[in-house]
Amino acid sequence: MVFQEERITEIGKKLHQAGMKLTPQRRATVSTLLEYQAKHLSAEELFTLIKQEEPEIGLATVYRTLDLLTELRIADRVTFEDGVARYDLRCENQQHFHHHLLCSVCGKVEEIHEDLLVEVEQEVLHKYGFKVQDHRLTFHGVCSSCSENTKQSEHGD
Amino acid sequence: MVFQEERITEIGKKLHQAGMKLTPQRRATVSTLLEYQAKHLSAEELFTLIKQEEPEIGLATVYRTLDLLTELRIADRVTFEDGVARYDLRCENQQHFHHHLLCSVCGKVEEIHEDLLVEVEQEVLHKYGFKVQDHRLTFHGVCSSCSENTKQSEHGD
DNA sequence: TTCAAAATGCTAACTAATATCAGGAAGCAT
DNA sequence: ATGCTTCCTGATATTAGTTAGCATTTTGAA
Repeated sequence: MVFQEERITEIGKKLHQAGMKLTPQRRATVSTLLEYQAKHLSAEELFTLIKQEEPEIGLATVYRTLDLLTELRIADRVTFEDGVARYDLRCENQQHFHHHLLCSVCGKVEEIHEDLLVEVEQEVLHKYGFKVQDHRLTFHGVCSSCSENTKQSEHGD
Repeated sequence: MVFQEERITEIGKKLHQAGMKLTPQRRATVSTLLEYQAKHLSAEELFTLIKQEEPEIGLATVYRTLDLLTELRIADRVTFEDGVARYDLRCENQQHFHHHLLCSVCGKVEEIHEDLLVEVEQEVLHKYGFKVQDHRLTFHGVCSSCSENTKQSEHGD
């Protein structure tokens, strides 16, 4: 929890650098993002959670804050196939957005924090002249535990 | 155009295998997808275009057909940051969805049809036990022509 | 031709996200 | 303190993309 406070103060500084304030509403939003880090929560889901800490907050403010954090690259917005925007705090000193593994059997979303695309992005620059600043990479497939289960039930047959 | 007919007939077979019919509406949808291949059109954009061929078609039918084609893996749905679903016909015999380059300066969307992720997917299988079936990869950055322009205006200063 | 299943068109409903706008708080010079 | 400006907020209306419901039509097999 101490780390949280440090992290929030640090984010507050970034806001001030951009000429903005760390209001109680924004503090509560960041704090909730920290608490549910890497859970890929939607704005509405976050809204419900943030209300527990800051009951007076309005939905629009949550949207505005998330936009703000995304612009300042403090948070990342990602949209999966359902078309709903989800938000994660960007890990400290992380250059790129992390990757996701989406299991088509159980629906679970895993994360990969190592950057698998360093070489691929070199290739993209050389072949297509495209300067990559960021990426979105999601794999669709079957997670380890679901493949285990499939194997077992095959043995059962 | 002959190729188109062949392709449509082939898709018709796939539908029949799944116990479904190639109705005039579905034919027109597929035909329009073929015509505007890899243009990442939204359902509403497609609806407008399809109407030229099949004026009586309803928007809901277009949505239903696109869902159907996506389920049968004849088409691919992709959602960029605006949250709007866009559709491309999957190229024949193409195992994986193609990649996208999204220019943050001019907003252009380029495509990469070669599969850059073969090795990465091997890695994902070995390290995380995740069996990749498909992927979504979008790079955000600056396209070649926009970097050219930037260079030139820097010289101009 | 008859009949059931599948597919369609229309429209209402739903949902995520944005815009609007009147008020409120913070910062700063006076 | 006082006024002034700028930024921020909450409530609400609005928009846009998508889905659901339902009566009607089409299709293909018996």
